[in-house]
Amino acid sequence: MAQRIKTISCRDCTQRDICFRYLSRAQLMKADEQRLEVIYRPGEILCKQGTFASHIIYVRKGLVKVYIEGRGKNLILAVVSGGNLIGLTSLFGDAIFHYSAMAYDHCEVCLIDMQVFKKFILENASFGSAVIKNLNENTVRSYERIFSMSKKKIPGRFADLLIYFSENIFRSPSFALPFSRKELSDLASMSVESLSRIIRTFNDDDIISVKGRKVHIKNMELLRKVSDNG
Amino acid sequence: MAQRIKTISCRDCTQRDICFRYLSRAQLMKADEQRLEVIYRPGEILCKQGTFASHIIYVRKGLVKVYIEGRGKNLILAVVSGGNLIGLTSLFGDAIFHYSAMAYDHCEVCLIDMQVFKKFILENASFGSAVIKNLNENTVRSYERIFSMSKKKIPGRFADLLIYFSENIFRSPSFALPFSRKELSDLASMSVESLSRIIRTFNDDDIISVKGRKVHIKNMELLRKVSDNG
DNA sequence: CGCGAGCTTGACGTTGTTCAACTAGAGTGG
DNA sequence: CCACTCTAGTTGAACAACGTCAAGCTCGCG
Repeated sequence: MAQRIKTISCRDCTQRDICFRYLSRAQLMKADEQRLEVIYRPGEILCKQGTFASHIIYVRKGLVKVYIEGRGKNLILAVVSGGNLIGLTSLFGDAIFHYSAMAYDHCEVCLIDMQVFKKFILENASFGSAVIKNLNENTVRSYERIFSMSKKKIPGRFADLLIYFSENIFRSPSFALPFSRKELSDLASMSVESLSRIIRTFNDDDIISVKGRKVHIKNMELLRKVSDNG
Repeated sequence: MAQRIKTISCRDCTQRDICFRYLSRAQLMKADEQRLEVIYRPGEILCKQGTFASHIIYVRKGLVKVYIEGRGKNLILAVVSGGNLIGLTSLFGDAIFHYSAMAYDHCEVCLIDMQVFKKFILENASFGSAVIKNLNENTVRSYERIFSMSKKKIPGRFADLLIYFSENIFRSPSFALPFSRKELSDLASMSVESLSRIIRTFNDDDIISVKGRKVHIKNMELLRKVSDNG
């Protein structure tokens, strides 16, 4: 699982986009020095809810499911793609992971020690504000999620999910989902059967075309209208 | 609405508990100097979604509804009580309020200029980390909310709401809600009629006793069980 | 005393879940 | 190469949960 080989240095990392670009040269070197580069295969656990959060996980490549495990029922909080951080919510409170994370596909991540990460924030206010910005973006997304979940019916929720995939994860009207119908139905908070039915309906209405796990959005305007109407 | 009278100075404020205690003496003086002390009456708007977020709102006293306005349907994000901040999500992204806030009852708040607040974060890393901690607590609460909304049925959702009030807002098994059935039903994401019915059921099962807006939790154990079972 | 807003109650319709049967495709062993 | 099995996915029907509609109730206030 873990490989103690470093393919590239932080200095040359093209993914250094969120907050890391605010690090000083010295800090970046420090990050590079202590970080662990790890590759996960599909289905492997990146972090487990309830364990000690000793590090921040930087997802460089791949797709990760972040989810809460609650008595029998799991809630998928987010699908995280390359260029994002996992574990920020454990930063200054109890240093416990509040969720689990699992690789959907081949994932390349960097593990950064929590204490070092904290130190960066305390030393470097620009870095800190970038972290806050990142947290806030996630919060706003959570709010949209709560809205979608609590106010919208199945068509609206599924439309929201498709739009989210298309705009935030795959950045294309066509994409191949790396997960099963069960996962998809969990994400949209519905039963697998209801998912099947809504896919068929959207298909019949020429909003999307679905073949297995491949999705193509044919009519984004209409999809947005469905999302708006709930 | 706004009164340019300062009743006390920040230095003597007993509510100075979240992040403000990390401010240096000079910073606290600066905060005191530029802040506005405002009193809101029930129903008055503290901030309006979509407007420029020129300040952070510190709720010193009272109860505030934070909500998102979306095409016809409003979503209540949180009920905020004394000692909390509103507007943090607008800190380092677009400086626009992502939600509206309304006073439920008599509220005393302080308005702190956004630029000054940002400056505190950049100057004072302890203050910044306290802000991050506060953000994270809100995020974790949002996650619990998403779970409740998307995985639980009406009894579970109502139980969650009662537990939240009892533990986080009123800190007592007995409390007088400052809002109508309509507001309550919005909070628990159900119709007013369903709310009426679930109140009656809980009453009949001796879990709670409700008279008008006064609530008394008679059997917390059972309430928790209902929450757990969804 | 009567009006009206907020709340409750019952009847009914809609939405979505559950259950069960069926289908398609992938892997296995003869 | 074909039968067999297994799993993921689809489909239909019954059922439960919940919202909507309409009527009735309660209580504060003019």
